[in-house]
Amino acid sequence: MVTIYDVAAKAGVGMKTVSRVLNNEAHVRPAMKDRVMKAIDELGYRPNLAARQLAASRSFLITFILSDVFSSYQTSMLVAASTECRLRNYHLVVEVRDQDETAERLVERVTANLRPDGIMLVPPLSNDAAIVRAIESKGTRLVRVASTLSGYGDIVPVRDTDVSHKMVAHIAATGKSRIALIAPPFDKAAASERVTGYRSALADARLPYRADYVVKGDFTFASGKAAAEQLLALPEPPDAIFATNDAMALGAMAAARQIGLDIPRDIAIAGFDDSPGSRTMYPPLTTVRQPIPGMARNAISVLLGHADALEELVPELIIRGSTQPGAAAEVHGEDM
Amino acid sequence: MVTIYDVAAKAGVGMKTVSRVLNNEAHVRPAMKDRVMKAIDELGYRPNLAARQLAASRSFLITFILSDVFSSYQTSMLVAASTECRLRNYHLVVEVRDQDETAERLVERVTANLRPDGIMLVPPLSNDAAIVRAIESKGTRLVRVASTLSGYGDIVPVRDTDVSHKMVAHIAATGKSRIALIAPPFDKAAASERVTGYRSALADARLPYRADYVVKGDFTFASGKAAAEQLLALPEPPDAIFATNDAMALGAMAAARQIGLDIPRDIAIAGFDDSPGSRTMYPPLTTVRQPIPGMARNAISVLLGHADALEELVPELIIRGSTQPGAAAEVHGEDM
DNA sequence: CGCGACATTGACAGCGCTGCCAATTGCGAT
DNA sequence: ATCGCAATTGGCAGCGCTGTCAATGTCGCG
Repeated sequence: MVTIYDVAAKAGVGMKTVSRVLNNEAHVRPAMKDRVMKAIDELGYRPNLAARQLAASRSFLITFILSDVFSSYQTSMLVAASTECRLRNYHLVVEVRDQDETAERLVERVTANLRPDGIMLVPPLSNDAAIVRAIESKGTRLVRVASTLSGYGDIVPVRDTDVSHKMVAHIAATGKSRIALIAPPFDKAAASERVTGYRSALADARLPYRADYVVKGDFTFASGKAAAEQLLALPEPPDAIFATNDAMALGAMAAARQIGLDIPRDIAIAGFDDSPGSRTMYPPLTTVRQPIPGMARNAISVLLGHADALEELVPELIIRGSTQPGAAAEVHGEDM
Repeated sequence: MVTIYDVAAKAGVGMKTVSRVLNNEAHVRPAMKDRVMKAIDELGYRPNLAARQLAASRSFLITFILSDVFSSYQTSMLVAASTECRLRNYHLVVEVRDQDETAERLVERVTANLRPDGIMLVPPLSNDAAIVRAIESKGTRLVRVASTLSGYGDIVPVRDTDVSHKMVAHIAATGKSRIALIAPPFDKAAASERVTGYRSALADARLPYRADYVVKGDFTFASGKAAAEQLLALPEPPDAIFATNDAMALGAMAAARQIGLDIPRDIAIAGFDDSPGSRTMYPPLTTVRQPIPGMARNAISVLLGHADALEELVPELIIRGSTQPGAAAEVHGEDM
């Protein structure tokens, strides 16, 4: 294996100078830098991470903690964050929270083993106070993509109010007037923004807010199905359902289909997240696409202190066949 | 940060003895071992990975390369493999192949950075000859969960013939007689086993094999939809479709639904993989569940040389509403 | 009871790199 | 041209651990 000494010898410079070039430090004349670069190139030299970690007592690692590998929201973040890390000569490592693992044990495991320089958390873990506290107690740097703005760590805020408003406005514009909501559980603060947007859009469209049109779910398919069944059993059932995530929207679709309703004619259904499953339905699901890659890039930038040039982030309405008959045709199914 | 010296001092032993205990080496008297353990415990000592890596010139890392974070097949493997690694005091790190990244570049990146002691590959990457060759040229150990048995690396075989046979037999048993197949592309050897099972089951059920009932797909939703459209346009359309993965099965469902067919009355549809999406349909999809956690555990065992006690693996038919009307009721929707 | 063989323990030199500090160099201002 | 200061470069120790080898103990056996 070629080491930093080999490079130094080949370039005819001191070993320390090579180190400077590697770390992009100041005080290296361009000519020297080029010579070193050339030697690195010709030798195919790759610095030994373990040695750097040991000497610099930092790991060049960011840990991304995932609560659910099947969540497209989380995995999309992961991919974008990983790419961003690589650009900055860092490495993203992934840890998955075991079901029934306590916050303390999780954080202990994650910080004690690879000793990351920072941790990145996304919903729902980013809103979990116990985990955030545990990380704080370890003193590890943290960035959270979250709607809970208080607590330890830097924050990349998630703001759903506007887009939620737009979605409900879109549904109203298709001629529906009895728009129900499958809301998130109260303790998920994240989602309350989605509720706020729903209410304000109803007001704007001069539609009444009806308490019986709001049913809570817990972000699972099953809860969405149950909620929709409850809504559809109402004396005056809704003619549209806005679910605050895609899994629940799919549950609602299943419930509607089961009693023979046509989507979107009898009932329009919309979700939130633009999960892969939302495209592989018939009809495909109208949903909200968050600027996930940008959020992830921003999070890594914040964590690594390159806080300049953060991206502007704008969520997007994805209108498909579940709310608008014509839209179905334009959708191309992609991978699951 | 507490080091190995602190532990040695506290236990009143030589530093090297602590090292022996940590590495579970022979030649340590039980009494001594206990004393060291106690000191480790009291001090909350955690060995410094970077230092171990540097000194031992191995990384205690296994890299799992993912081609698609949305593939439940791959992510399920990942979780199981990660757990197994942890049990053996190893760490699983995840790398995602960028789209349009060459095999060489991918392997270079993966081996040069974290320098894993081994790499684990699952389909479809495990059947990619270029990647396997690139890994071989780096000399990194490799284990593949694959149906391609030749080439570099240890293999954990995937055998789909039997379960594919069972699936077709099941469909035939429900009274369907015109069973079509959405096959994998020819170059995916993995799937030819699924085709073999299909043909032998037809023979057993004394049903004719019809070439026009076999259409190729490429494992995507879109290709499944297109294939089903082609099948359903036949003069004598099939009354059942067995798709060789779930994404294509969902595509087929969408196609059938679009022309107003009832599933499973007019047409039964079955998939392969038991993806999360297969449960969040109405009706839920009959599919095949592979013993993924066991396969992943076996792979890690092989890689780490604990080849004793490999698990016996048996795939399972998951019968749901898309082939059997009654079955729909028993299905509980889970997370997406 | 004594000797050799083996089990047990410890000392010490690095692994490849970065941080600190000293040596050298370059350059503008006298 | 000369001096002073800052920019550049290099040397060296050591990060925390494992591998090697030497120094002890320990035990069986004659």
